[in-house]
Amino acid sequence: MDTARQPTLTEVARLAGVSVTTASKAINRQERISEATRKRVLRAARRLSYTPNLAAKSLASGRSNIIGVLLRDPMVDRLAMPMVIGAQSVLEQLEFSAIIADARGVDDRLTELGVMLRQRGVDGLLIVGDNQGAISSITASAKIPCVYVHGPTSNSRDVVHLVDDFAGAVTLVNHLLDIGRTRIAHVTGPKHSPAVQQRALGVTHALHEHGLRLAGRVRYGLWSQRWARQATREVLAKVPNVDAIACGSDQIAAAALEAVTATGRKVPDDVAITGYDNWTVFAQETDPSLTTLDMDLEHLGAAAVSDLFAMIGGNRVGGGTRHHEGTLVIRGSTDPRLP
Amino acid sequence: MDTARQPTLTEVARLAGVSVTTASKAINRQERISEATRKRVLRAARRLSYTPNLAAKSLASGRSNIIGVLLRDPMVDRLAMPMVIGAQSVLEQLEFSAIIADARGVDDRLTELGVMLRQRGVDGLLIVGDNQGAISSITASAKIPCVYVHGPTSNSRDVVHLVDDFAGAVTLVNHLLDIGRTRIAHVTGPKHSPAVQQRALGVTHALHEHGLRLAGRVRYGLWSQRWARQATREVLAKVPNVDAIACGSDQIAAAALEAVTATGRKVPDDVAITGYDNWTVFAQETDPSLTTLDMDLEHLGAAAVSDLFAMIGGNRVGGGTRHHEGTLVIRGSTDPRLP
DNA sequence: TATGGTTGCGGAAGCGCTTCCCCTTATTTA
DNA sequence: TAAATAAGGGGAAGCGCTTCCGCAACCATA
Repeated sequence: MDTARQPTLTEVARLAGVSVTTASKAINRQERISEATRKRVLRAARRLSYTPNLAAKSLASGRSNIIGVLLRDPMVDRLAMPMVIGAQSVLEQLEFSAIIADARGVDDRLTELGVMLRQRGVDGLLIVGDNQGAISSITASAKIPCVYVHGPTSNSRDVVHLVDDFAGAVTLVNHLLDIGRTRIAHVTGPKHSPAVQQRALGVTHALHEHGLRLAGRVRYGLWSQRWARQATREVLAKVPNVDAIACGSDQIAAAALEAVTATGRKVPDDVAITGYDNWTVFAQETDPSLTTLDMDLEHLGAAAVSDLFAMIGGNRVGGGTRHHEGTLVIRGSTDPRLP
Repeated sequence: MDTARQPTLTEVARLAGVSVTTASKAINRQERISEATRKRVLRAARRLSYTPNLAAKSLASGRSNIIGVLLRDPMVDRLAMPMVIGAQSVLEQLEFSAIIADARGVDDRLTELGVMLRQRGVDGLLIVGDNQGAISSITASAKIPCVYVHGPTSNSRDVVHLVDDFAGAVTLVNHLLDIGRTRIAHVTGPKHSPAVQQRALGVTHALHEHGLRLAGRVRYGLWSQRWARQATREVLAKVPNVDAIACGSDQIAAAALEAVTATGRKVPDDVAITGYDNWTVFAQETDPSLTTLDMDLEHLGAAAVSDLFAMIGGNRVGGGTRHHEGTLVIRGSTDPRLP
């Protein structure tokens, strides 16, 4: 707690018997320094347990090695955390840090925070959406490299990384078809959610590809077990011979599984069930546990940050959207041999 | 993306027709500046949409207005996010930012990150534990003010903010007693978890206070619905006339409620159920929804950061642990009039 | 031996800001 | 009216670092 003053580069230089300039070069770059002096400087630095003053460094060099991470609404979107963690893992390797700020769902705050972070001298911005709809693009106002994740933006030239919900749904349905199911229903979240829409499109598309149709209509509703139980009961009533339910999320799938089991049907033998998200507290806790799609959010965050670095480094990064396919995770709700 | 150079204080000063010194004073402090000049400077600043270069400011003043937030293991602990958000709300008011880093559960990383953040010039450190046990104290190695949250530390002189699990459990049990329950069982998480231990102690303590004993032994287990269903069945078999189950978490309570209902018993009429956490996806989704204890994590994070600021400001803050009581949230699982 | 290129190093400027301290002018007090 | 005080403003130093550029010593080439 006693803020013992840190040793400065000047002191290191003095101890090593060189100029500050030389010390700086020795520590940072390889440029025109003999191995001998570099060793000497580094040894001195170690002896003083020198650590550079990053604020000064940033001021002098014009680069801070800090990026800003803007969360649109971390309370709403539990998915933000995994992406941030994925981003951090890349940051760490490159000796970058992240200042994190959240906008609590307010778009204007996002812009403000972007400006605030630029004042802080961040080298770039990673904007994490909440998958509830478009993010208003702050690229223009921020005036530093921006990469968006988990939400489309209002500017088509932005660099955006998204999960490919359409492809994910196709993958799941194909898996259901592979195990011989043909009467497939779809119970999912609120219709206004882009993710929900894409998944629904994926489901119907995959079925059409195989000359099939959805069993009943798409059941849009809420991200809620309570609602899902109800919806599933309706599906079972309307289409008693349904042999699979593709659910819009693990939360819904967990409730669906409960509702299906409650009617005496066996999962997966009578009715196979798939979720979406690989959200452990649901996917691993049902009995049997859920076949689902893992969105590889950490990977998504990492990929986005990599793009951001390229931009910070001055490389031209093509604008536009990159879609990331997730990974199918097969468990007992579709494969009787698994738990 | 075109990094348009930011206007500097010098330019503002020139436009306002004053010296840089005066401009600085006008913008930052009230010290010995006439209202007229201050207005003039501020107007100039606004016209140029001046924003201070915080790196330079920090270098010159020795304070960065940034704190470091160290997460011990954000993947394990979903509770970290609310605390961080609570902290952010205070930070924002004080015009501070937070650099966030996570240690992925490794104590040594925590120390390293502490050092790294000091290099970055952070003014203080908020260390967020994962409630899985003690955090190794980094106060000594960090050499800047440190406040810990959600986990005790190895150094009793550290400033630590904790949820009072004991008091929370007492509150819940008292509520059960209030509604006339006397045969109360306790199904909870892993015994090695400090939170679990404290809650169990609270439960038995509250019962003793009223001359009662727990119905059966404490059922320690896992944070898992699957396990909780099983445990609840056992409880019902061993103590068929049990009239309340205090659960160690909402996750467990959700499964307990399911298991109780499956036996034909009514909740809350036959068996009242309480959870812990007020974790929406469980507490609000059972039928009826769960009476539970909200730990006010945002408030906890905010309180911790307030202490940190006091320390940064040079105020003496007494070391030791502060316990935060949560808030009882009554819902249908104990009160038949509620959903 | 003269010429040019290379290598290793340091002096000095400057990044944008705060702060110490001194100077001027206006205001009060004796 | 002179002297003491307060108030407003600016000059200059300095925070710790990077980087531009100049200088000396060394090497290779013809």
